[in-house]
Amino acid sequence: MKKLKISANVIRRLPRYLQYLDRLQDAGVVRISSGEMGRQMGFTASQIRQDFSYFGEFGQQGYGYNVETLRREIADILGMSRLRTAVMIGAGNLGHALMRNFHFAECGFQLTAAFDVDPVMIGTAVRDIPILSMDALESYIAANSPDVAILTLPGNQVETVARRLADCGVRGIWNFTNEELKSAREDIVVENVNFSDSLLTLGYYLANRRNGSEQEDRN
Amino acid sequence: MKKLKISANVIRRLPRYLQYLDRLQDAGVVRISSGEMGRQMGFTASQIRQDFSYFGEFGQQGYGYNVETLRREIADILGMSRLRTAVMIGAGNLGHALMRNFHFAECGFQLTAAFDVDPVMIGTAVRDIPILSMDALESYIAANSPDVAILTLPGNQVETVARRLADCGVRGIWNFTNEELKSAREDIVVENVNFSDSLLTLGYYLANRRNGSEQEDRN
DNA sequence: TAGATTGTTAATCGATTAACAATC
DNA sequence: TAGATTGTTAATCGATTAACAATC
Repeated sequence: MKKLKISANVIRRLPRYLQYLDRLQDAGVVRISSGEMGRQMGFTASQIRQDFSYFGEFGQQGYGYNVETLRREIADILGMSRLRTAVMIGAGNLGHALMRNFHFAECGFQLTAAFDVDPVMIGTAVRDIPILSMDALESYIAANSPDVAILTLPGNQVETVARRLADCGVRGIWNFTNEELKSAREDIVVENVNFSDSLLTLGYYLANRRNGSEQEDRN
Repeated sequence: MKKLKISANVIRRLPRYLQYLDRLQDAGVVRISSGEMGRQMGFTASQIRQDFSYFGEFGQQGYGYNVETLRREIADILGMSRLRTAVMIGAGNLGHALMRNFHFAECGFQLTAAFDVDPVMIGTAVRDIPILSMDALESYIAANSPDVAILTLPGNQVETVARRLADCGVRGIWNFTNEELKSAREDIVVENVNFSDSLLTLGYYLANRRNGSEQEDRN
């Protein structure tokens, strides 16, 4: 059970382990070995055991892992045991899509409010999430101290908004604008969902299709 | 100028190079060195030159790179010189968000149609993109052979739809459902945009904040 | 020409995989 | 007990960085 210096590669596999274990649990599976997990997920058993070992000893020799325990441990590592709250900045189409369809609770978050500048929207609510005026941003955050802000607003306003959020103590930003967001102070965690990068990458593989039988996981 | 076996790490940096060069070009910058690029983008100069060298020799000793030329080369590598077409499966909130706000053309794609099962939507259009019935999917694809399909539909229908798409010859899938999509035949390129994975990752870093001064790029 | 910067080869660093003793 | 499978250490593989000759 070490600490510190766990690579981003490892961290990005954790959500996949979690979701895989969710499915096992739903299917009523009680125990799983790293070998079987590897086979099903397309990882090596070594990698799976190595990954887990950064965080603790969750298995048992000769038996494997208890699905429910392992799932809970990983959920815990991902911070899901505490409930964290989020606010959304920008309640346009993308914001609405997330409010209506995304299961925040399954990731351990509660979305408590959205903010927008459009007077038509302000005062309404989507799925119990009130849409408030951007003018109320600072006072709301001061009163409710949400953990993260979700940026679903037009890209040109990002820098300004990010600074406002940092100034009033938001700890994390989930950034859906296709903008860099370097301005964020370094004590803020930023996670980018960059549609452009993603589509451009797809475009590359489309144009440069591996023509041999080789294919598989480009991660 | 080698070929084949270019790692996914390299490929995923290409969109970032492209967008950085776009900005330089907009700013009227004519030449750039790998050193200056590295400083601004947070990469080493070595890495940048190494990355480019997989695809060709775009620079000139003692001078650096011509911004416009380099930009065009990278756009080319990403397949942007050909126009490719896309269809959208599922025209709900997320689909609408993409239709209204995402600049497909800037990634070298044209979105030509969306499909949905909702009779209220069928026959309407969003930004000139017609919304057609899912029943017309096969005939439309046969007639127009779009390169990629964008999956913005509820997750439970993904497997079936993916198979239909594969069967009528779609070459790539941009998958916005938080589902695995293993079913896709291996000759199809899949790019996942997984909101859950992304938020769970943010949740990890929030819970396990590096408390030393160390921070920076977790990529 | 002298200075700058490339493309590429070699060195280093880090991540994945294999091996195996410990043990349930 | 014998068989299975862990956690971990060592070996391998791959990606990043450094160094440098080539040359604009």
